[in-house]
Amino acid sequence: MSGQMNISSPEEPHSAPTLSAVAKLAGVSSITVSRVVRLPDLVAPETRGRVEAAMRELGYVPNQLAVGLARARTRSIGVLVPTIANSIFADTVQGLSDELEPLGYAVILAQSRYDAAREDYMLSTLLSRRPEAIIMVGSPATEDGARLLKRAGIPVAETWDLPATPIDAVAGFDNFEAGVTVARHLVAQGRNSFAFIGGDDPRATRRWNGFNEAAQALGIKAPRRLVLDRNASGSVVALAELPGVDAVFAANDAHAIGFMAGLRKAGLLRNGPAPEQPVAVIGLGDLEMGRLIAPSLSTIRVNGEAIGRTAAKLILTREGPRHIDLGFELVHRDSG
Amino acid sequence: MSGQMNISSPEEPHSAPTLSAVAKLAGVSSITVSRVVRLPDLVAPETRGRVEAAMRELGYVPNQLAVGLARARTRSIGVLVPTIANSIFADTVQGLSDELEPLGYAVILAQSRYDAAREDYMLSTLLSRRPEAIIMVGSPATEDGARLLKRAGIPVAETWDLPATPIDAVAGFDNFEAGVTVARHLVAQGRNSFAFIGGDDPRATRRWNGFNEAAQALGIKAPRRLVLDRNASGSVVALAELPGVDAVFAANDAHAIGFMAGLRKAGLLRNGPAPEQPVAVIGLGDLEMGRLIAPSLSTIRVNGEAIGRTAAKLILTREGPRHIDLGFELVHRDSG
DNA sequence: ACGCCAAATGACAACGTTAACATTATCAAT
DNA sequence: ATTGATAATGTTAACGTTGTCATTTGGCGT
Repeated sequence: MSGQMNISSPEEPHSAPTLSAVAKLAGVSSITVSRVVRLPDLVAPETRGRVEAAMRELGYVPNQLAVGLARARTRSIGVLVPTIANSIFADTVQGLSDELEPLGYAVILAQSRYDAAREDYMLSTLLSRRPEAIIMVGSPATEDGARLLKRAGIPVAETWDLPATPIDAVAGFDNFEAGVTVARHLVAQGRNSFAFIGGDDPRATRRWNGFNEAAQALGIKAPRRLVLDRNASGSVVALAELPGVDAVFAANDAHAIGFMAGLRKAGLLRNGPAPEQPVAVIGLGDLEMGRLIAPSLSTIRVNGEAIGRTAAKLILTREGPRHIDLGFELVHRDSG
Repeated sequence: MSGQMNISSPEEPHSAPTLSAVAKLAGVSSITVSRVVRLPDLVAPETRGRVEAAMRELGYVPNQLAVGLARARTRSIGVLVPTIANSIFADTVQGLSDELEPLGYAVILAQSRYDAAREDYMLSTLLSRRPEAIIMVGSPATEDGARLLKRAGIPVAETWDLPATPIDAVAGFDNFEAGVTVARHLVAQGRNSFAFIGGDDPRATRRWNGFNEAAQALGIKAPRRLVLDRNASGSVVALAELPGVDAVFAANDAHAIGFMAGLRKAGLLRNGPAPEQPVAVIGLGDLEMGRLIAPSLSTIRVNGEAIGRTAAKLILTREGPRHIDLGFELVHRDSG
């Protein structure tokens, strides 16, 4: 406008108005403005009116950094997921965020991309923001990461799994048992040549272990495990790589559906119910899409959103049980 | 392990160690510790070693709140999406976050849930954290929201659309034109009774407008518009509601696939190429799943991740073009 | 032996807010 | 009239960093 020097930005070089800017305009001290924001009842209606007018006029937005410093409460929570571009984790983030945002908490989101080094880096980045709690999918991949979390002295929720030695709270399900359940189911259906497809992250591996051990305990010959590249777009696995297999457990629904596309191309997919399928396919996650395709996808249903909500509730209180097994459920549809 | 006084181990309410705690332990002043973190070259190697040891011993993690206050740079950016549990937006968040995290920025995530009031609330929550920029899907729903952003005086990127009067930067595509493209395509295929299904948020509405106007301009009788409840799980729309329709444009792939499930149930889905379909279906977004199902889904391909990356780049610089049209592409597959 | 410069370190006041007291005005009860 | 309670407001010192000056060393040229 007039005496502006060099900082030329779209609107004005106005750095955000402060408490005392509002105070000056309203002719009160800054603490009074602070009170109008936090404890309006302590301020005389007439004064309050003046202050509120000043706040509106200046477009005052409190600086949460300063608040956080002064009160040692940041009203933020750190969330670490392998990747957000994966419906199941996205559901979890939505769940926890729906629980937390109305309470005034900010969600600071970080992705590890299934990389241990990046996970540790993200963990300390997160911690440097002094969140009041951390919610993560899975458990820290390294000892360093775990130590970081323990020393932080804040509530920590590990999700999507049931770690043997949890840091603090847990909201998950038994991935090993999920594998066992699938193996038993397939055996009960009379299948006898198994394969597992999916990533090799800790949780997928736990599913594989359960699947593998249970299958063998039931007298099935050792299942094959096909580790899929994470960005193997489409993950359309040729059955060529799995000769003779008549039942496949996929680490998640996306892989399962990709695999079914491969089967379809090979003419190995029927529209009828499970017994007609040359190759049974079971997924995990219960994506909505699995219900909609034909043949509909049998899957281990896991409620990602509930995991998120539960984790949020766990970090909000120190009381009650800290380890919650949300369980899973085998949903038997047409694919196997 | 000997002379520890009160800081007892793992679980105590020990507030995080500060610069001066480290300083005391290393026998230097706190400013020196600060320099070891930020400007290690200014510190004598011997001193630096001592300080680094002290930092490790205490598990020092800098307090970014204090840093942010002192330097007026928070190294954080606010991200506002309607919902994260929607693959296309999740891709965008992943894209921008992959671009920003390596640079040390934290992503503060907020969801509006397509609710104008909640959007405004989230916007000011976000702003109160003093992010260095805001990236949002779409544009502020209210005047208040827009004003808030303008007054904040930070870079703002609006995405997934091309607003007529952008606040600052834009990374999106023309939703109206997408609707037009679909209408033209369907007419070219000889279809003549159109319907649109999807939400009634601004972007979906823009798609509808383009679709509707282009269809009518091409001599097609006024298309029907079916507004779907957002949480209409499955969104399996009975064709019963759309008698006589032979072509449907869905506001996104999820709706399209849900609708196709309805068609399948009604026996109106063929496995062959588009001309054989009794009802053509076109989606938007190009979910991977659309490629995998049978019949494969024709769709308007939009690169959500690229939108995120582009938005991130835009807010990182003041130079170069501020309005980027990432475009879209009609992918013709078997569904229509 | 002297002054000088660079390297290494430190003191102190911000940054915007809140907690913990401190002060003033108002007014009813003696 | 004085007291004391209550309501309304203000002062000051944190919170954990960093920017901007000091200040202290030690080495070097002459």
